Amino acid sequence: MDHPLEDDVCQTRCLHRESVDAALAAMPPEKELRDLAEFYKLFADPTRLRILSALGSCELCVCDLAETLKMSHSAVSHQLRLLRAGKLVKYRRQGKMAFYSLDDHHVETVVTQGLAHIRE
Amino acid sequence: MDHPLEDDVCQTRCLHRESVDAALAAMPPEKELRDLAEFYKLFADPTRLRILSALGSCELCVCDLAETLKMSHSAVSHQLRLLRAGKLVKYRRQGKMAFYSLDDHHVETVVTQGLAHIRE
DNA sequence: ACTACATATGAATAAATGCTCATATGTAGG
DNA sequence: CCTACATATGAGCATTTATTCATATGTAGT
Repeated sequence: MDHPLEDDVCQTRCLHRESVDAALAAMPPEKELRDLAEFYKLFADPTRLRILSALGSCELCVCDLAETLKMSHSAVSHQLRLLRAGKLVKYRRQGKMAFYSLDDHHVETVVTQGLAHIRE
Repeated sequence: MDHPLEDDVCQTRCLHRESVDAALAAMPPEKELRDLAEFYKLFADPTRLRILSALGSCELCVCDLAETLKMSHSAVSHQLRLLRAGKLVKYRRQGKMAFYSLDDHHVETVVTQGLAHIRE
């Protein structure tokens, strides 16, 4: 009856109030973190990384990408949709074809720096 | 009977052989791309980003993190497990407590540069 | 208008993911 | 040794995700 227990997950001395307050103060707004997660989610799949990597060389149509990745046109197209929505790739139509390319040099930087990091 | 059709997904002129070959030549090995996807997957969730962001300020124990994120100890601990496995965080034990911190300055760079990018 | 073909998309399915709840591990103090 | 407590982990469940299959859209050539 003294006080509610629901969120008293750690009511003892293990809690370091100053550190927690510092962490909270430095925390970016929730929306930015959600957006950032969505951004990195696009890099979190081998198929999409292969697409981005391929487009680092030159612009390619869906057909070329399907051949490069040895995947169905449909699978590639679905992934391109996500990459387009996330503004990682852009495309230009030429006749029946759609030529895709990276939207922004940042994109290649993310892939390149990520690779550098995992190679240590 | 001339030749198999199974993977003749695009047998006509839409295929740009030179571009495809260039893309294939520049493509990093499959394993690296899988590892890279795993790496970025760790940054592809708001909870993990909040943890990494919090640890950018100072080292924190599980209790502190749970308080900072307003989440259960269990949820935090599960995510820390993934971050540990991916070598994004390290920890030191002190008595009953485990103090977590970023394993590597690269980690903060990824978060910071990602944020810079989504803010345009 | 009709056909062929490059691309896009909706529905369905299998796999992966993040949380909760219950339980286990490990350390400090009595 | 026993209890308390910080942390870790396994199982279960709801949600998301990546692919396939079927179908739609749009453009070029006849």
